[in-house]
Amino acid sequence: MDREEYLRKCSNMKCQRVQLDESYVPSLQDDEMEVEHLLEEPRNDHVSLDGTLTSHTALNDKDDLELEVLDGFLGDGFLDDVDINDLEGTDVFSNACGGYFLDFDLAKVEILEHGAYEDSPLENSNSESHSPGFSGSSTVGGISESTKAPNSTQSKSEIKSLDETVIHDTHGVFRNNPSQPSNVDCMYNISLDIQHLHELNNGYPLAGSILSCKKENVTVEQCQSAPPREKRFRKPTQRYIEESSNLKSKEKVSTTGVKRKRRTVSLSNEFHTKTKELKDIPSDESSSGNSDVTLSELQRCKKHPKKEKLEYDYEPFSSEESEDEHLTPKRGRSKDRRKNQRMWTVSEVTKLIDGISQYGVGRWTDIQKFLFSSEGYRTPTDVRDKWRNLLRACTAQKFSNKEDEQNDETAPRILPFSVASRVLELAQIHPYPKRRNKKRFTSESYGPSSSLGKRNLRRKKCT
DNA sequence: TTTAGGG
DNA sequence: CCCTAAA
Repeated sequence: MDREEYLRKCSNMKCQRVQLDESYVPSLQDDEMEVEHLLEEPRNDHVSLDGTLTSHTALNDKDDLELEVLDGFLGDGFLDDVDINDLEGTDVFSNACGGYFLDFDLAKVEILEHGAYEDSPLENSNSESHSPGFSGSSTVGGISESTKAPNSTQSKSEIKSLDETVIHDTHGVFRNNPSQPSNVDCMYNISLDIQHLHELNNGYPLAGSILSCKKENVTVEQCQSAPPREKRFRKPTQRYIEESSNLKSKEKVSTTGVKRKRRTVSLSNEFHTKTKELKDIPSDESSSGNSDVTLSELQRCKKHPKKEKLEYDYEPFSSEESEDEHLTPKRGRSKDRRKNQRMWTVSEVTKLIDGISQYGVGRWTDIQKFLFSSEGYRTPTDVRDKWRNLLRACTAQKFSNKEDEQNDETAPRILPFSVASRVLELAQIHPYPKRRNKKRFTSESYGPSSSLGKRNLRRKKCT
């Protein structure tokens, strides 16, 4: 109907928001009031503007606030679900949205274009970012997650099935299916509105973070289960304010695509940390932290697939069957070397000894393949190094044992006697293959048959 | 590509 | 644990 009027409203809203941005002050009250103002002003025409949405909300008209919030959300130019197809191409709309929500708009459009998500596994939080339209789902998750920030006290439990409902209903909206009565639509919009509220408070859009934040649809439920009244008037947390102001000072308001994109990263980071802090909802995002860290981790993971955060932990030989991720960073020394040091557990050492006794010394690849393939880490080189170190330790222990046994602190690790004995025994059977003497160029030592025969001999001996 | 040695 | 040389 009055799209022009609507767009005009949007334009006005944009101006207001820009003003808000410029006059940003740490004071909570002012911002909140202004936000409220922004939210409420365009309400009336909007309910009448969009019939579909009205019908949607009418189903829930018992809850006044939902309407209200929804209206505010709509009035801020945050696109209504139904009109997006029409509006998507118009520059006016984009401008009216101030570019802030462009990311989100595009995400939605993407969903609309890609269409077929009736039974897409959106509820599967692990399947993120695989399908082209999944940004839409992540949008949902991200938005709903944003509601978590101000409503940290809400119950996060229950409703897996409802989760699905949310998703499907959301799809219904995306499919422009007005006949699908959905209370979730309202929830969805409410969460969006909250999101928007934050942006207004912030002076920054979180839309980017919405896109980068993935899944956690469970939080959608939180919007519903929570008392809706509180949402609008809840003040942001202190931490949120601090982060916002920090962001503000870091980067001035800019709606250019590039800057928005860059913001997306940092915002998503902060967003994630914040949400994690407020609620430790299990999030399987391996690392939404520093991209640098992620990059290095990735690079490292080429060699060692499963390197995790380092954390100091107990002695490797203290626990028998805990072959979890023990990584000792060795913080102070050797900055580059031994970045990912993972302590060898007794079970691992035992396995190593078994493998050596089975395959022989020198066949590190086999040992790793047959015994340490499940670990993921422990390359053949690691295995060999460990054996080398074991030999050294055992010999050292053997000698030091003769003197005394008081060296609790001097000796870094005391091998269990069984392990040490086995290592010594194996060391006698399989001497560690020393490289042949450098200067010996005799045909015997140079010929491959020699070394190979030696190794075969060793192997034969053990088998 | 695997192994060995050194750092 | 990492790097490099040798095979």
